[in-house]
Amino acid sequence: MTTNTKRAILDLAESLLLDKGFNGFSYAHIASELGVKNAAIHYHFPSKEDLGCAVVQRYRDRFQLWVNNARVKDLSPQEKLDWFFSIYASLRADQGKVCLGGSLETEFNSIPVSLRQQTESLTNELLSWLASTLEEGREAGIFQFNGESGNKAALILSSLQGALQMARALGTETFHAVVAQHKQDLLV
Amino acid sequence: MTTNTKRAILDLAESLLLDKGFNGFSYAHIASELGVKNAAIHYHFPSKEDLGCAVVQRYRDRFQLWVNNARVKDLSPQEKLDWFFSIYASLRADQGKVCLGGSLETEFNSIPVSLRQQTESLTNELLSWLASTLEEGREAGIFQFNGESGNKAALILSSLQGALQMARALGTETFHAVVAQHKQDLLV
DNA sequence: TTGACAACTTACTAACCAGTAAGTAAAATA
DNA sequence: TATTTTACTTACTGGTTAGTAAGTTGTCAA
Repeated sequence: MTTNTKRAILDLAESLLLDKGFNGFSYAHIASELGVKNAAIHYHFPSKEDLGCAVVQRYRDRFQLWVNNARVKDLSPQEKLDWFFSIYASLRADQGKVCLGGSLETEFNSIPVSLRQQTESLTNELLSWLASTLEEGREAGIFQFNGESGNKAALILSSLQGALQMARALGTETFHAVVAQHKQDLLV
Repeated sequence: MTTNTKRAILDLAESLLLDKGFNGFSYAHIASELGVKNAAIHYHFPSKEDLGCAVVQRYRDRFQLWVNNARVKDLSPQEKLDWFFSIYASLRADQGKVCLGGSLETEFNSIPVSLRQQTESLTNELLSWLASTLEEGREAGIFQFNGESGNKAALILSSLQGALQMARALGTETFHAVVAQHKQDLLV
């Protein structure tokens, strides 16, 4: 039986990571928010590196669970893309959070190596799913674009990542304008 | 007569900002690298907020100087776009740096308010120039895209920003693939 | 030559950081 | 019932952080 505390720590750490970045939150933040002591966090996650890796690992597991579930798997390519966009729109709606990859990659040069590897795996998995979905849509005659689907996927993923960040400075409309433009580019 | 030190501080602070982020470097880093004492930095920039704002202000001035100079102003839309892409390619080539907007926006919720305002102004200026250039190219029949040029500009800018970050995890090829895809999307 | 000012250094502080060692109370297990 | 294990707390450490106050040195203008 796993504790509530461990999950609460992961939840809060994920939220803080997307809000302030890996170097932007501390064990003290988490502890005071949860009403426990500093050392309680260290009991569940000995180092901050462990905590960071656990957050990304859980996120990766969650994503794989989603895309392998019929609720997503059985959608049309267009619906799949809309579902994917909605993940990012939800992040924006949730206190203006950025995406996990964007947060970690921006601090890439000041995070532990194991966390960098987790980030690389996460990004590859997102990119791979998105490329497959784009390819599936193009073959079905729903999407229209030139070049390799992997490159178009990288373009879209990088843009969603950047758009969540830009929206912090320019507002939510900017993010939605980018998403709308992607749809227009793909569907015309 | 301004000192060498002040400029050296700004140069190093800008480099560190694009490498490790605003929360990822300290006055001690700059001081030891320059062979001066901590307090010397505080003499030129009383607070870290002042230093951050000065870095962005100088970057903004530099960009306006460039785009208003004949060397850029007299280029064709396609050459202007290539010039703009080359700024980001240079950042990638320079130790895998990210762009200034991306660095600051990712840490937006843990930087001083005045630095947020600088970030907003910078992003608006980049976006505005890019939108004009895209519009100019479309009217000249060189670029092809649907929708408002402002939205396409936001898509491209956000993507360049995200691609520099992604390239840290996936490598330089990813960045160049994204740039190539943008060109293909615009020029077909 | 004197005085002012620019460009620092020395020496410090209070706050915060991740991380640890030792102890405790309750629950699960044998 | 006795023992072990889980989930913590208390109390601490050494390192780093931005920031400050007071002193020093060299240059330049009157």
